[in-house]
Amino acid sequence: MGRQPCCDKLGVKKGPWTAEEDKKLVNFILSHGQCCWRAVPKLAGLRRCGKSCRLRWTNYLRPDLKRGLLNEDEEKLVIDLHARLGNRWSKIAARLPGRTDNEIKNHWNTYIKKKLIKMGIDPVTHQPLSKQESPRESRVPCPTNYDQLVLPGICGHASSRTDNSSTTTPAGNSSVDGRAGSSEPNNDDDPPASFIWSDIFLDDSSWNFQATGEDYSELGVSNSSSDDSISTWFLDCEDLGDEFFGLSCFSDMDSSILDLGGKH
DNA sequence: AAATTAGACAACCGCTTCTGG
DNA sequence: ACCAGAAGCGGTTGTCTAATT
Repeated sequence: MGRQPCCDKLGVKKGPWTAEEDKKLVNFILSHGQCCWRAVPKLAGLRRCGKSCRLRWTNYLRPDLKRGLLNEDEEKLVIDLHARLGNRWSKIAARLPGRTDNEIKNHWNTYIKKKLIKMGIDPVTHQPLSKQESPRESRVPCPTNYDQLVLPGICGHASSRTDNSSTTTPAGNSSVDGRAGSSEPNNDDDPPASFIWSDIFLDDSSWNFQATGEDYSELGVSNSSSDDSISTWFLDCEDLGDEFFGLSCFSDMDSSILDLGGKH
């Protein structure tokens, strides 16, 4: 087909984003909303491809992102949803407010997957590994009692680096690992994000909304991530639109602040 | 103390899906 | 109905940091 690349490769910067770039992107979206990602880099004065900008925004700069490791409920929910949906990370992420598909995917690949294998559960089929030998049973999802997964030490995130971080990690840990133990959006643990949001958003009166203030209480769910009802509730809401928990939060905001404008 | 290894996560790539003409 | 462009998605890779040797 000879489809055009998403951006001309010449002069397009790759690799980690700098605080300056973040700032530019955030400033741009702040004043123009999300529209036409392809045009964003040019208009925002960034030497990045539009895709990269979108990814950076959705995975890192979005104000409604929860930072920190997945808590027990979220993890159980991810496993359960994975059993139902497979590797459809965006669908799974849509059920976890403040979480991104990338984040969930990474967490799955680096942590949950290993944990399931260790427990003798096939992370793909969610069946006991020993059963795999027998002729293919229909892939009935999620027969396993995943309550086992939240045994002490498991959801303490038992990776070699983080399992004890909730108790032993010194304050001022790195932005990444310092997230341990917090399910609250907390950019304090995240120097770049903290810088950006404090510098731009918090001082900018036009950005006048509660970044994480989506209130689902009227829908019967608490914002508290430790609320036991949360996973049940989400599972009951499987048929909600995919945008329900995603960026749609912006569309509910004052359109004068964030004029999403739909698709160009 | 330096080198090596492993884990975690950010970011990229390429394919698929969606949307408007 | 078809096509092209744009966005979205999932797999993979790269980079950074902490732990270990």
